[in-house]
Amino acid sequence: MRKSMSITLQDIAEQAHVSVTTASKVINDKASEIRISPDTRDRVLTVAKRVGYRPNPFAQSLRTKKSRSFGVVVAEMRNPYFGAILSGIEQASIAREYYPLISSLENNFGEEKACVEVHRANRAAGILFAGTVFRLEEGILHQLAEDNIPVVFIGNKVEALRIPYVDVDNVKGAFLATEHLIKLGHRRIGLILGPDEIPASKRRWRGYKRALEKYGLQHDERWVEQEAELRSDPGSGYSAMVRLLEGDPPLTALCTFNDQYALGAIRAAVEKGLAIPQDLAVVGFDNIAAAAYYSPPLTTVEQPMLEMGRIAADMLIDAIEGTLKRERSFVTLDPKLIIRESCGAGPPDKPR
Amino acid sequence: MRKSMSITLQDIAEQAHVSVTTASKVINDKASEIRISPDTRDRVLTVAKRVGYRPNPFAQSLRTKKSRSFGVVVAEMRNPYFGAILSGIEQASIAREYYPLISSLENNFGEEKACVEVHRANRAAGILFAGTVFRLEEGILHQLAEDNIPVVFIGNKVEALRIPYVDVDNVKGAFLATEHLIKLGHRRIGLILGPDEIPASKRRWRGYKRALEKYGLQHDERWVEQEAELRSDPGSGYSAMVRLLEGDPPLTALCTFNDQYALGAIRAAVEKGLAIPQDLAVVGFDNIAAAAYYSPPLTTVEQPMLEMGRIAADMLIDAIEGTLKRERSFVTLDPKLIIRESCGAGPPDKPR
DNA sequence: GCTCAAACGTTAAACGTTTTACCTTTTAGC
DNA sequence: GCTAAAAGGTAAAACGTTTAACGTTTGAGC
Repeated sequence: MRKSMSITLQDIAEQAHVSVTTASKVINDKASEIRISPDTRDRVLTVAKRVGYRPNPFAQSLRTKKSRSFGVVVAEMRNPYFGAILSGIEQASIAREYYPLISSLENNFGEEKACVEVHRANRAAGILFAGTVFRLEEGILHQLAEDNIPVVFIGNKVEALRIPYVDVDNVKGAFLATEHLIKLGHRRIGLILGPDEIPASKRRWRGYKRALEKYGLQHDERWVEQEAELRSDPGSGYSAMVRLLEGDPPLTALCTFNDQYALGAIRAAVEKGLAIPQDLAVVGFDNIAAAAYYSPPLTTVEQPMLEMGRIAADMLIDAIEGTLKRERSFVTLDPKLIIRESCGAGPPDKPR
Repeated sequence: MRKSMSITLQDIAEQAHVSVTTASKVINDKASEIRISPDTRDRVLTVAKRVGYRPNPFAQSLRTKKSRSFGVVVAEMRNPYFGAILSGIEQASIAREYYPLISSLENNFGEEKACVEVHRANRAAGILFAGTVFRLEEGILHQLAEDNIPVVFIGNKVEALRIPYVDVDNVKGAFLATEHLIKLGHRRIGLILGPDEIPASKRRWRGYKRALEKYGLQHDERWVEQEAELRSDPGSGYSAMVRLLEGDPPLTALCTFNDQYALGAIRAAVEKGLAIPQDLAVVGFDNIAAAAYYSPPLTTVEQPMLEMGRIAADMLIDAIEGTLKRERSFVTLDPKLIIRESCGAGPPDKPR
């Protein structure tokens, strides 16, 4: 009777009158490798259950040189967009009995490098980068590749690198938003983008331009604002909108990089006395949970955040286990336009 | 020259021409225990740096029977309130070289028990419960105590248990909000609370009542709505408000359990044709980043989420290391009323 | 009755640390 | 010059698994 010490295979072996090896085989259900009589099997399992055996993951990992945890580097935890992605990641991890180690850039001096180092120190079996701005020196990615630590990007497609990713079709998303506004009769449509370093910024811009071109509308550079700050809080949308509001003639509609920006932009417009959507139609991006309850409820382009997280985690785990197929490595999901009231169209669409 | 295998103390020892023991002592800087010549020291450190030595945490933990990671059980990741807390937790962990393993109840079937089990399986050295609804059977807490796994609660003070916590003074927070509305002349002030299981609900209710009593106002049970759902998204506030709006005579002011509820409540009121704050003054709780950009900007009671996370993590780590003093184990922080426009008072207070 | 496979196990080494206990060499004290 | 202790180090065991390589029964086939 050990005093409050944790229970080991040894203990089980003794109590079940078998060797440690046998206990191990039973617990891990290695029936294929070696034959174990149903009798012994039962005995071991009963004991294990009775004493509440929990395998020591440190010993397991030490011995097998495999770790069941992977790192997640996320841009900002406080952002519900990433919160949903993290949630998806967690779902998949639980299902496959892996463990995500989450670190966010907010607290790591904006240093992807430091985050990666922490994950490596902890022997993460792989790393997921969620919406991370890509200031990773290539060297780091090479190192990871060399040491056989797979990587998957979420919402941050960088095709040149041939690294697996899960992303939404940003061009299409921005196209849908812009087209919707055009069809509502708008001709002067503004655009607030995220910082240049985010690959999605460029893609959204392309989608926006493509829509304008398709409908033969001219495009004016002064209608496009870009935020330099990486943090995507409403404040960014607010200040960008303040600048856009100086333009003349005024815009009648606006696409924003995400719902948080939209919230800030709406605020700036309202403070200038504009009514939404009468004086300014606004479309967001992401469709975070709160968007349906903004005043007015926000028309926005939905990203399947939860699913993105789930798929990415599954891909990473496949990669860790060496079963990720090339053709399943590059996933682009479809965005969907959610019409509410901030664009002045569609059904009144009350929340819920 | 091993092929892409990880570098061990053994390697370092060989290259520095010392024993593994010595290498270990140098790396861990155990100067106190045993004397090591500056010369040897240097040699070992140089080699370690050159080859990029990373101690194997599995071997370390296996040997020392200590783990440098702790579990965090959080109610919902998608909620910016918890996002901020998590961020604070991470800050403190990084500083003290610990590692938080985050699991959220959204994905664990609402089972605190399952979450705890996962953390235990992973040999977490302690567990932090963030805003978790307390459906933990007491047995689990006892088990944890027995096995010497410290626990700290965040935003979930349960005094009966004598378990360390960090919380905000909920009574005072609700009091401040209510008093503010009273001073603005309101007499019929509604209250939307969270579910009963959240201890803060009762406390906020007490603060609210205390303010009414202090100013000699009567109190009506029909002005208080409570959400049953544990998820605190705007939808909860919305449906509670729909019920409150049926009351007659109508309320002129409203306190909500959190900013998300406030957002939903405002939406419900606006849909009924009410203007905020002219027809209904609203005060939220938490002061999440978006609150300043709601329309109208939300008057709210600020919780220092980041700090709460930081303090709690520091406490837990102290407890893990056995240095947590009793008198530092029960922390109640002061809430602060942030006056914006949703209550119809105070300076115009533009965001930023 | 002997041989040969199954069938069912076991022994022991290894994973990379930390730590206890021990071993030399040098230095100081007299 | 001898002794004792300090200085600087090392060998080996242990942590709890997994796994490669071996035993030992048992029963069937002849």
